Amino acid sequence: MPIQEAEKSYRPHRIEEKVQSFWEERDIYERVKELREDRPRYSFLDGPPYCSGRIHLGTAWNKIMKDTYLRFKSMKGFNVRRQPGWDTHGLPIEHKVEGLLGVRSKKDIEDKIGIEEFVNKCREFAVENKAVMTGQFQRLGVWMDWDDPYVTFDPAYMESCWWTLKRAHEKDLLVRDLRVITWCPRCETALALAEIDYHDKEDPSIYVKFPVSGDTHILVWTTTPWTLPANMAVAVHPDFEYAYARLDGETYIMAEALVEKVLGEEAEILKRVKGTELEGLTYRHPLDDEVPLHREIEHRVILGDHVTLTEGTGCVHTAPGHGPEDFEIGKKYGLEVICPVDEAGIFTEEAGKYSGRFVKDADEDIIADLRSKGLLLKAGTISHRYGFCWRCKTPIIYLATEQWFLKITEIKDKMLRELDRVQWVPSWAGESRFRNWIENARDWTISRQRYWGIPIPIWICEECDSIHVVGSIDELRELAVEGELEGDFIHRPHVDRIVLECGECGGRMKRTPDVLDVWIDSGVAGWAALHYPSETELFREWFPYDFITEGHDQTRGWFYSQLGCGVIALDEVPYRRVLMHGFTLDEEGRKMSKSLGNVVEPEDVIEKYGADVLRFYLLWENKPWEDLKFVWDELRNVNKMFNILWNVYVFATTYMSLDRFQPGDHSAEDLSFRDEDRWILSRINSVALKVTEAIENLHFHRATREIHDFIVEDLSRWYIRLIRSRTWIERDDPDKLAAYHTLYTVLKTLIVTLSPMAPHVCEDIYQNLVRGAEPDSPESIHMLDWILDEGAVDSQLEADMDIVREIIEACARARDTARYKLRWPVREMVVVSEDEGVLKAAESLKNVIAEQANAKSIKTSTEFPDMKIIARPNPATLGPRLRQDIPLVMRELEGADGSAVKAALDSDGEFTVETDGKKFKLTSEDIVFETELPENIVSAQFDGGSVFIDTELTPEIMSEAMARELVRRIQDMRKDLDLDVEASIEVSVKCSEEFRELTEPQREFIENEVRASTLSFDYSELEYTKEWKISDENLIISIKPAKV
RNA sequence: GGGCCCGUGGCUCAGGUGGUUAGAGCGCACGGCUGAUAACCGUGAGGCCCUGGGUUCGAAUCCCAGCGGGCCCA
Repeated sequence: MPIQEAEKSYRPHRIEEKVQSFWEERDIYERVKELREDRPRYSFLDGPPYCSGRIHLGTAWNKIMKDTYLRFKSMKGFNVRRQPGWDTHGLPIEHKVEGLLGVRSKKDIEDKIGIEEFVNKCREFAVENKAVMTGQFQRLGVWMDWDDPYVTFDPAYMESCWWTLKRAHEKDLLVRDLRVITWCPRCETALALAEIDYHDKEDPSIYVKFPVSGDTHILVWTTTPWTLPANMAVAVHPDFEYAYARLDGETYIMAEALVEKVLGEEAEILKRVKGTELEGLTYRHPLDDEVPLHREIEHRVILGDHVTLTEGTGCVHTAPGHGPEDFEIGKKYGLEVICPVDEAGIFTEEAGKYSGRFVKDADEDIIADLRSKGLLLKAGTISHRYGFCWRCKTPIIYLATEQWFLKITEIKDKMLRELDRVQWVPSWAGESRFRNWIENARDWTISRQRYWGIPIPIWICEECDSIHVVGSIDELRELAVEGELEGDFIHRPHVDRIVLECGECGGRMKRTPDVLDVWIDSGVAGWAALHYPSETELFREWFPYDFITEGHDQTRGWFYSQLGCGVIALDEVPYRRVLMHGFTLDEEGRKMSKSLGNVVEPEDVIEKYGADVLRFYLLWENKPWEDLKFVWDELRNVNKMFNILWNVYVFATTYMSLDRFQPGDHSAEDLSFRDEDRWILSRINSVALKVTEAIENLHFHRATREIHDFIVEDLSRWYIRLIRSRTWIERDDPDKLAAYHTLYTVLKTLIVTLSPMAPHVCEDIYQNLVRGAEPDSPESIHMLDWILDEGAVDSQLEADMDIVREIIEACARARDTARYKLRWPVREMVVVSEDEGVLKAAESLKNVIAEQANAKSIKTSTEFPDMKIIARPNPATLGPRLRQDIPLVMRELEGADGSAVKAALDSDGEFTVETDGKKFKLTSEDIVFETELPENIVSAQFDGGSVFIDTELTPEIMSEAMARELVRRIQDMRKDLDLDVEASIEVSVKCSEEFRELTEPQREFIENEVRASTLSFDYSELEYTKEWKISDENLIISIKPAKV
């Protein structure tokens, strides 16, 4: 089918719907894959979005960047792997499902729902969301293997994860240990550092007296009164000065530096000691009545370098059961670890009086008890940063528990070395930010006391305590002596019932009941998605990955978990290049959140502007690695660009279809190309080159801006304007065909260049324009190879055209100052410049200038030759000499021809004025020359020169001007009638005799311009009549469509 | 307290390796066009390029310090 005239306006929804169903019906995505199956591989790993709801703008941005880059890579001739992933396990889903089922605790889950049912619900929830989100991504036009994603609950995936744990065990990096870890009392599970969010929180701030003897106390500060029942010691810094400070009849031991701040100016310092001197000092636990177990324990002062003077008293309450540092120092001093708190954050029997209370609720009781015992110096509140569970937003607590750890601290150096193999965009993301995170990394708590997750594949012998880590499903089948091995038996609770036989003693081995931290799930994606090591071929082909990209939140998330897991399992980092991108924020730069009511859904944007505009906007707005403020107003600008692109396309197809243009019908040699044709071809290829580089560098904002400027500035505002008149030429004129040919080539290159970012509209244009013109071209634009013709680039021509555009703009300014319409031609325009380059440019593109300036002739010069020169007397020299005769000379000079005066001075060295019988000889010193524009000349400056335009209205000019005015009005009337561009009309005009005499000589021009079959100045009313006023002329025009 | 990022007209942003008079778009003011038209074009006003030092012939750009905002971690 030849090129069809395009729809008049850009309708993104229609286009996108049409294109997406075309892709689906014709299976285009799969066929693009097949097409490039044998090309060099380019491997990409999708960071799996979490299946807990609908996608948000940030997720959309993420996938759009991926899609743009991968479509580009594909068109550059790579066999691209782009399998999407889904993160499906873990607390976030469990938490949501708890809400759906109306349960609030693990007890409820186990007793009321049952683990099996709960796990099934979690799976269902993930599957449902996965389907919804898939649809959302597809609507954005994201091309991935949607029918073949990797899913973390897939047993084939999970067993790769087991294998990773087995590797860790083999390398002795997997340990079970009693440590103080972060804990969520609501979810009743351990949390990893990566699962903690920090927010400001109000907490008690109390100063407690720890009695030493008599009225002497150690003064201790804490914001967690509930940890006091676990206090075992007080830490002081060995090097600090400590004071015995006296206030209100009591003595306090505390850091001297903090005495005034805490006790005030009245405090009197009795004695100073070094921290070391306090070591071993014993005190009575302040709650030993309430928590009786402390009566049996000796509490004393210990030394610790972690003590600071920034806040508190320099005497640090130490509870090895509730603080990681306390735990470490406690180990050193052999302190007993007391942790009288259960999984739900409830005090146990050990906590005596407080037993049964939720720890945070016990704060008040403890404060009250201390106060009544006279052991509270002061109490207030403090607002500080505190950690919260990332899912349920409950403040975390620290508990000493037995957990499974990956010993990251032992592989940290290797991880840092591996980091050097990765290229980061921007470079600081890896070199500074990520490196810093790794340097501070601690051992990774990987066990979770939950249900919906990858079960930890560790079986422990009930008899001899030896452990076995299962690395695959087959291994489990082999070793199992009890339990079901049908269906999805590797999730809880089925897997819990599988019993192995101990290889050491033959005893029964039962699984450790925990599931894995969900961050491990995605951390192993690099090989689990390829089912390695069960299958090896895909792994050999695609591992490691050439590229990943995620938001900066993944520094501590997926970038990290992959690196850690990669080093453990395979001794290498699984990715080679990372783009760390930003977040999407609202207009004020705040995070989008439901509570703020500022969430913009991708659907909202698509509904208003379509997916292409959203895509282009997100890539265009700012640098990918910076946070993006979403501003609705900015979308209008992008939308405008698409409208302009569409209008250009409509323009092209309107004329091409009218003339049944087929680029293949004409060889380039037969056509007469103009400079502007060569120019736009040069431009589009320059643009394509820059876009190629920008995308390769992941500078999407540069790529999109380059294209934006090309479409708006070069193509629409300039090239189309330049060729407009050529498209009106009748028949197969080589000049017109050259314009068509050029426009076709430019549009084809343009849509290829734009297609990775805006695939729908480009595909749509391709289907009509390119497939119409070249029926043998591939079925989809994405089957085309990237287009770039560097040979077409002519930088000199581009630079020259830039100058010409400035000249034309100056011309418009000059005409504007004289209120001289562009429609009216001018006799001459002179381009004046001292810059040879400017003059050369103007000379070589004279035709372009003449047409756009609507000037009969164009001249170039280093100065404006017709400048009127005015000679004025110089009073400084003449005054003293001529005195009262000055006015005479002045009058004479004003009447004289300035250029004659100048000529005389130049040739004779003097100029003689004769008046009233007197003669005055004037030298060049006596005369000051000024220049003035001659009448009818207007001028304007541009960068590098000026233009001078002769606006004299000669009869010829008037004739043409009036003819053009007439034409414009007739065109207007044609439009009122909504006539087809090629329809002929009859025209009759009623006007004055003078107007007729002016315009009738232009009859041919007028008839041609308005497609009039007849033009009569003997007025008779036709079908459509309108009165007009041109300058002072009142006239009536009547038209009707001519008979065909 | 530490690490990192950001700070350019009223708003949103560009400004590889330091180099003329710092650019767009939106908004504002004025004008124009009407054979791409529920569009389009032009002109203008509006900038101590966060502050202060330094390096340099020359700094929005490099260095140091500070201020403000953000992210991450203690």
